[in-house]
Amino acid sequence: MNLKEFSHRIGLSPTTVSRALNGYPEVSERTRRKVLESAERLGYTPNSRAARLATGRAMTIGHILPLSKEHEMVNPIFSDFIAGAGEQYSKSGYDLSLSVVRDEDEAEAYRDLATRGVVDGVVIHGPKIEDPRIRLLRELGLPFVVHGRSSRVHGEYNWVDVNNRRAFSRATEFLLDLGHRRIGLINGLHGMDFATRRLNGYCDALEARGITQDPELISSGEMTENYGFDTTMQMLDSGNPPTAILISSIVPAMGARRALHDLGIGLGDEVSVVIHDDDLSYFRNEGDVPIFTATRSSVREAGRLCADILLDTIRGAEDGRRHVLLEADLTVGQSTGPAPAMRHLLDRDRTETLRRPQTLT
Amino acid sequence: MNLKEFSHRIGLSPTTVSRALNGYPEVSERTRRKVLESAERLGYTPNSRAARLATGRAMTIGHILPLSKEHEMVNPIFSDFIAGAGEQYSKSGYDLSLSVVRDEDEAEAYRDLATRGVVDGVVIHGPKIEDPRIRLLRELGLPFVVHGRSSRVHGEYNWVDVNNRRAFSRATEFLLDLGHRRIGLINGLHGMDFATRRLNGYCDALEARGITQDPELISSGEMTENYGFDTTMQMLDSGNPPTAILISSIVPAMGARRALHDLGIGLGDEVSVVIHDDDLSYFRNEGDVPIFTATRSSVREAGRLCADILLDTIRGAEDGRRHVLLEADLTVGQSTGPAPAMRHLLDRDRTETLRRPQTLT
DNA sequence: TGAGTTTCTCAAAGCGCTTTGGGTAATGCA
DNA sequence: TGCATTACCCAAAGCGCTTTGAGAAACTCA
Repeated sequence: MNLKEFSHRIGLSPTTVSRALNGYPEVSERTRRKVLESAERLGYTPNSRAARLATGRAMTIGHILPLSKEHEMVNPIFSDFIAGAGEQYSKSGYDLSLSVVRDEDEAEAYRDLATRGVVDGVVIHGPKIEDPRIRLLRELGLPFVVHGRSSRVHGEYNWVDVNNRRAFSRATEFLLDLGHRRIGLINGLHGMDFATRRLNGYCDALEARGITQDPELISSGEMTENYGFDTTMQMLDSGNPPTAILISSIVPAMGARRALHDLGIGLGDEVSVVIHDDDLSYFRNEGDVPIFTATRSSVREAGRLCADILLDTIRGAEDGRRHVLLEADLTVGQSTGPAPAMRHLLDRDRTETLRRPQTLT
Repeated sequence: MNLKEFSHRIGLSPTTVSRALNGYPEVSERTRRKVLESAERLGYTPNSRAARLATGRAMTIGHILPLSKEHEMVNPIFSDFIAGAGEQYSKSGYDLSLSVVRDEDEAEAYRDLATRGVVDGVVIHGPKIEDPRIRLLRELGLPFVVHGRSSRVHGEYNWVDVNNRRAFSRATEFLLDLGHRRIGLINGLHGMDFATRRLNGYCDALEARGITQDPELISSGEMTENYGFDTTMQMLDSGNPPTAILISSIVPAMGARRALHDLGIGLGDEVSVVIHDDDLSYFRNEGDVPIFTATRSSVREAGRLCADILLDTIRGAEDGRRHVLLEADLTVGQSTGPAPAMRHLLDRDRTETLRRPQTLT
């Protein structure tokens, strides 16, 4: 049923019905109620395709998910973010459009969304340093919000980010305070803005204590379980292994745990681990004392905040330059402990030592 | 720039331009080429909002993601599925609309998508036994495809499913052949169709060998890491623990591994584990010999297949009753081995035994 | 050369809604 | 009661595209 038929049936003009449905003040409360009721009863819902054309608004937010041939992966973080954002969109009557595109087509995809007029705004995921998408969207005049930030981009833009630098310098300091001197960093992909900030935080903390960083203890990569495993193995198999490791996500942390287990190294006593915990719904770092000592920041909450900011911007209430910096407090869990003092004495026959079965509770 | 202006600029009528762009035969190849070229050069792209109204097609596929208050979770499987499906949509010029709604609003959400005319079809995720959504969508006349199947729903419908029953009976048989007699099942949520089929497969295999199932060894739940951990702990802490466990996804399997580790029980020697592996991009069960013995079926591939079927249905090429049953072959990995023969002798002081540190390589 | 064909192009009518700019009925006030 | 407001309601004009039905142009062939 369309507006014409519906309005005819209830004995009103299309204009009045439309106004009633869209909350305009020119229609009496009594009429509005009657219209809403009839719509419910007769099952009339305005056709969005027509409304979108007429209003010039798409009532849709776009998200672009680029997949490269090399690492065809959907970040688990992405899903939780979407859940948070999607929740807000629904509340405001917006739809969410998700475009899965090849890496190299990403810019074109944004351009396409803009010119085809299918979205009113977009969310930029996984910003890199000096991310070109920000410039592009400014040119296109399409409202946007960045989940994260992009260093070396000048000018203001909407963003929601975790204080990655602070989180990682705090985590590093925490390990230093426990006596650790060789601290590894298993970070996100090189070039990602968040990874760089985390690296900086880590380096800052080391420097402040006069410790020179060892490139062998720093690694970047796609944050899979296997990446965590491989990197941990590698670090611990070296001549001078770390006594503590910082890990950028709970996913590679599970791989790290597997590696420690395979090597028979005790997590939390022989090797300490601190993770950044995005509070992913399927990987809760739970317990009275959480499993991992972690800096935590809910990515779902970030999704909600991004959505709110973007919707505000689109509605024109704000001038489009809003940001939120979330602090990720450190919570101590079971995965950290004082640096093993005797460690240094055993340097010679380390390999054998490490491979021995775990002997402590 | 709109069609009117664009066509005027290149000295053609809107009709001709539209036909050229949409591949109608009434326009010469020379003209078509010229139009495409000019569009590229002048940056003209038809406004989809208008096209959608004019054609009556939304050129969009809907996915609904229900979140309940209790378990506000986005399945990691969902993300990989979406990646696979989204890929196909892009290729065919379709958009993907994702609605995040509260559990209890799900039916309303489908109705809404249909009456608002914003999608041409939808994908049903996570079907339950006798899932009401199938009936609803038939009533609405909205094309759909089910990722999975729904038992006790009569009549045909499009679906893509894994042969869950066969996979789990095979996995169970494999463990039985290794001499295991007490086999646990850590399954998905009760009521989910796939979980029921897996349970049936498991029970079939046990029955065929004359083994009665023990309710204490069967568990259902949301497939989180913690669920895997808790359940494994519980099963192994009982008076009569299993020597092998079947786990419905790699995610709880990581929790199970953690539990085994915490208990000092060797995975693959003392307790065997077989998982169902959805081939999630961030949790690859990799290696020459995979970590887990597993029945594998790529959920991303399922996404692609669902998309293809749905798009075909929408285009009317098919009669809307297509299905694909994917076989999940068993690949032997490192997590399984013969049932420990001495196990039975130790029943008395099991707890102490189990809690002892791992002593074998 | 002219009729018959084929090839291309166009004007105009929707698609179903929103929204402008009147118009009419109801109300308030003197 | 009569006039000025106010409260409602309506007809009609888009939004930017697709698509029908028909006309003009180009070609073919006797």
